[in-house]
Amino acid sequence: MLDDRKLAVLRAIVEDYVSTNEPVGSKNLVDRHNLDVSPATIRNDMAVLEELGFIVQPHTSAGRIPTDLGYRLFVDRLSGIKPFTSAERRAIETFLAGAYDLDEVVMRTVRLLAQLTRQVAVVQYPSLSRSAIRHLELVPLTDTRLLLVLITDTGRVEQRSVELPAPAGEDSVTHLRALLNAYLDGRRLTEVASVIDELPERIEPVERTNAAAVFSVILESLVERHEERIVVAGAANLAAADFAKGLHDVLEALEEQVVLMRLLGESGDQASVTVRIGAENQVEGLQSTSLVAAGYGSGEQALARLGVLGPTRMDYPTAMGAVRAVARYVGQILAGT
Amino acid sequence: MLDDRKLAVLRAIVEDYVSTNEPVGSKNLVDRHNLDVSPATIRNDMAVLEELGFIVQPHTSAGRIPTDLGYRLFVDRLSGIKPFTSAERRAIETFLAGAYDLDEVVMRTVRLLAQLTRQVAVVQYPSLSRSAIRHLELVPLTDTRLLLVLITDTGRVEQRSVELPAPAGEDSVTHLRALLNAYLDGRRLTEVASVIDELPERIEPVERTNAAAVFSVILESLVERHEERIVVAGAANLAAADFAKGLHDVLEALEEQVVLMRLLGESGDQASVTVRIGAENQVEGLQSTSLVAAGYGSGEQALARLGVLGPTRMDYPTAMGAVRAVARYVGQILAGT
DNA sequence: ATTGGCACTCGGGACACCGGAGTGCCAGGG
DNA sequence: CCCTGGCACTCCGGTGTCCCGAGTGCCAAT
Repeated sequence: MLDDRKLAVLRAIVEDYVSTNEPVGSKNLVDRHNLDVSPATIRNDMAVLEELGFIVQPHTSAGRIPTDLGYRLFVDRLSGIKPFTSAERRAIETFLAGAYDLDEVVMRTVRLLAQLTRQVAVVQYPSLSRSAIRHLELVPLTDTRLLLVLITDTGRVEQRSVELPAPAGEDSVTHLRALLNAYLDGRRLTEVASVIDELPERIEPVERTNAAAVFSVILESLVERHEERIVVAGAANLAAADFAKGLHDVLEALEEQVVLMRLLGESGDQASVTVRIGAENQVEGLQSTSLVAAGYGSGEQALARLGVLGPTRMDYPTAMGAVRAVARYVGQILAGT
Repeated sequence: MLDDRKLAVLRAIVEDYVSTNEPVGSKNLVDRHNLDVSPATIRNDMAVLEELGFIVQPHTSAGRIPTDLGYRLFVDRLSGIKPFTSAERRAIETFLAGAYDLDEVVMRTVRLLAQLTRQVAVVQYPSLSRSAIRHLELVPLTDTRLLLVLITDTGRVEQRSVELPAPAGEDSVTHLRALLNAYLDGRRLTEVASVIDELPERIEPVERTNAAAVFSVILESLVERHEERIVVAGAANLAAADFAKGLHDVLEALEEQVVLMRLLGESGDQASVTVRIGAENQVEGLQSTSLVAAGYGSGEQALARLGVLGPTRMDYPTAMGAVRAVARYVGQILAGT
């Protein structure tokens, strides 16, 4: 039913349509690619492909364009991931190497990705919950107010202010700080909750109410959406492509952290490159866009995800190559930090 | 030359054009506003206004639309700032009140402003250089690496990592930390440089190379563009308006921190609301947009600026009202932190 | 100074026309 | 059995024409 030639035809249609943005017809197809058959034959194949839902014609007597399903087949079976040349790799490496602080790494990454693919790039901050505490710091602001700074081994810094129920002296803060660091340094964030549960016993009763306030803020910061920050770049690239639902919706979706989280969440959990095409994205407003994403992390396990978002009519092999390459290097940089 | 009626005509043209987005003609003008003269009279007035460069007709025998100069006159002399109702004020207040941490305040502010005006909102982080150091913290990461955390009295936290030329022990770090806080806490950031200059004398020679590394990072973080971060929201609102140069350029400009800085910088330094219209913005790509901006701050002096950006065809009175109101409340919130 | 009248201009929508690209189908040939 | 050339058909999109309406500038009259 789907012999080799039909697959070749589908591949050719996708490639041509991506590069020209115009429905592709049988004549052009045989010219541009060296298929050794006549247009009529191709037409028969195309009829079958249409029957199966891989391509459609926008109107009678026009060329064909791929459907979401067509792109899906293309990505799954017809195209590889375009590898990067060593020159390109070096460029990535040097571009990212300049940055040490985490914010800087993320910022550069997202810009790089946007520039490489000429699409919108999205990068999720390394997830708190999979990393460990490197250090906790308490800084008195007033006598009933502390600034809590939480530093993770991925270089992330969270800051929260804590209202104390009672005034606390310098030494009581010092004591609490020492205690926290003694028990929490090096702990995975997932373990923190249970450790904190046992701490009150170690504290003199008179200090407990204040300590409790600090504890609850720590716990809050673990579950909060702060851990799920996502950065976006390259929105200008959307202006080129024209969208069915108007790009208003797309731009709107891009500003909603929650929506982006869901989008990246939907795209699987593997470290390898995954692709979600068109309506496969349940996220409203992004149903005529595709997402190419991958996990990245300092070790073997993924800390977070990054990817590019563009019209379904998108150069998947190149995008996948870029995403994979960037994810790898970011992982390396992070591991070295 | 510019009698009252001509000014009234200009005002009417601006108002109508802003609300309809279509060139406005003499007939419609007398209908909608109750000018007690005939269309012919208005036509004469319009001819004069065109002569003076306040309005133009897109093509012969079409209505008139305001020029940048026309909007300028409108803003300067013909329109007030639309005050907010007390209900609206309360809404702003409660929306902003929920946030304590600085990031949160800025984030909410920019979203609020975008929503109120249905334009793009830009908010600059409170400038470091005008605030003072509340606390410095040094956290050992490895024995040749420190994390420097700098906390200002505006609630801002800067983090940088420091590479040490030589391994440093726990106590040497503690000592340095104490020294830094003793001499720097409470200092305006502008004073820091000179204070640091004198510090090496207080340090034992063997520690000086390490201390110097820390010092240079502190100084760096003062001059760096970090202090100039700008947040943007509401880009989706641009999709509605159509731009001469295509919105690609506008979106691109919005992603360039540097460009935005220049834009806000151009817009004067006063705390009060200022407006830059169309080509008055030298920034490339934003010459068909207008900026309504104001300074905000915790005390009497402005710490930074915020504003909204939209097409020159924009509801200035409302935008100015929103910017002024939001700037005020942000100032209050910040003062209370 | 204002007004009504009048001739003029021009953009843009409605309509028809046509060419070109593309299709489906069919009958004949390897 | 699959491929191919041929043919009739469809329909999009660009082009040209026409016309209407909104708007203008000017002028003479009040």
